Amino acid sequence: MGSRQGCVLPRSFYSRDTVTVARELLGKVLVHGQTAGRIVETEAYLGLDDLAAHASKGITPRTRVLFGPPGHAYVYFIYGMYECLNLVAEREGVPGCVLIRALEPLAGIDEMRSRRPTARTIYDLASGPGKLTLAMGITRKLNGADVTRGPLTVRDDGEPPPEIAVTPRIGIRHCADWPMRFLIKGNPFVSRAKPSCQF
DNA sequence: CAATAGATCATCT
DNA sequence: GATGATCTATTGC
Repeated sequence: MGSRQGCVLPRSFYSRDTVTVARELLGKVLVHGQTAGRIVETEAYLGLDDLAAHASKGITPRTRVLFGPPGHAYVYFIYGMYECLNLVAEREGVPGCVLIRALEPLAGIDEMRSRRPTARTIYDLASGPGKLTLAMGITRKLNGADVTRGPLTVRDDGEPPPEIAVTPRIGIRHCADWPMRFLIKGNPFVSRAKPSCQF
């Protein structure tokens, strides 16, 4: 409380259904070290019925954290090159997570730029799930970390709830038509999913 | 502007 | 042994 970046979200925020958490994370601030960014795009991943979700495979060494208590980070390695950040939702024992897909850089922007030398503008710094983990220095070492305390947190800085646009999720094969991608309407920092189908 | 190839490895079959 | 919740550079129109 009273911190420059606002109040850290409590565990009760995450202990709700995944879609609600995904929608309400829009506008909140992700903080890691000196870097911070406003969450402008998320996707919801559910449980056994959602074949696009890693949790649909059941409990494995990799998906264990998805079935654990809410308010923890799920960071996984993909395509031999990138890491993606998710926040675990739902009560303990029920799988569900929210993929953080894009951020509006707020603090530590020079540091982000040095970690993402190929980004040409500030709009490219964290406009994708692989880009934002690189920009903020988030790695698999944070898998399972408690985001209600510790080096990686999510905060509410008092920004009013944004208008939300909904689209299908990006880059998946299964359940590719489920409307579970959420973005802040008109925000220029979201990822470029389909060149022509952008707000 | 659109389509595609290449990078590169943890995870699961 | 194949696949994948990606990104970049390059090619082709």
